[in-house]
Amino acid sequence: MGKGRAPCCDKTKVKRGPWSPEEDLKLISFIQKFGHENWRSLPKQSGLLRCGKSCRLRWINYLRPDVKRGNFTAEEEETIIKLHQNYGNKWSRIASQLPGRTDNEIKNVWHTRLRKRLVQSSATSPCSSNSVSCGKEDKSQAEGCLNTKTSQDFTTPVSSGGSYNSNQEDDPKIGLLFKYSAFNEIIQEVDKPDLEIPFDSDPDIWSFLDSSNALQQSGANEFRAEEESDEDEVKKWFKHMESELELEEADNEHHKPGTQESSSSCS
DNA sequence: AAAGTTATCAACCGCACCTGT
DNA sequence: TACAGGTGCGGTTGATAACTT
Repeated sequence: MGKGRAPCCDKTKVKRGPWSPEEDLKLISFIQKFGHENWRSLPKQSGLLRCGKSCRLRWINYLRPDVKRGNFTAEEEETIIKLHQNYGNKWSRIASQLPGRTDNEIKNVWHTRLRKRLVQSSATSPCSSNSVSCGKEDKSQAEGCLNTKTSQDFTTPVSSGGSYNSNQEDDPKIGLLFKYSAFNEIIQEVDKPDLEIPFDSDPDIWSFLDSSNALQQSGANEFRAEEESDEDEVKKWFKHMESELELEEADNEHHKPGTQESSSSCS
């Protein structure tokens, strides 16, 4: 090897930016089948043109079945504030005390809401000694705390879908795929006693269930009934979805780990 | 209705730590 | 013991939704 540390992947050859539903499905399916013992080799094996770190992040922060989505409760926010006083910016430490919440999510909530709230509440005692920083980022804070949009602070309508913010809604097929994949996730995990099933976290799923009996019959129920079955069923499911979505990817082989000679350079 | 501003969140980056050789 | 690779963590950024003027 040359001097210094090799980069984790060739950034010119991996896809970046928001994940597509197809990529999510690939990742979910792969992990359900084979787990994620090696993130670095996972993209190549699963046929994803992504960096292993990106796959890990996507799984941990979004696709993992026990991720609780939706607004933070007042109790959770209070917990975060208290834990932050104890641990500081140890987000993973804080996240470990909040089941279903990720460090990234907690970090975001802290920066976007809780810190401002604390600044506001301590406005009478400027730059008091609590954990709220009065540091460099106070440029926006100074304005923000004077002009906080309280109407948004605790009632922000989260688009519970995730990162397909725009096209998920625009493209019914994509939205459907995503919702079904989320549903499928839950179904797949129902028998795992340790996992908290986020039934209350994504209302879209329930409206989806209500409104898409046809899909349930052709896909979900069938899949559910045979959830214990093996990868043949998963392949069947992929084929079904691909034809349903007219995706018909040329990379059917991608679903077979080890057979993919992907150009992914995350290795 | 349009333009500008702010808030939110997913994702990326780089560093540190851990582990195996 | 030193080194290299894999993983996790925290900071930061960019896109876009939501809101205001």
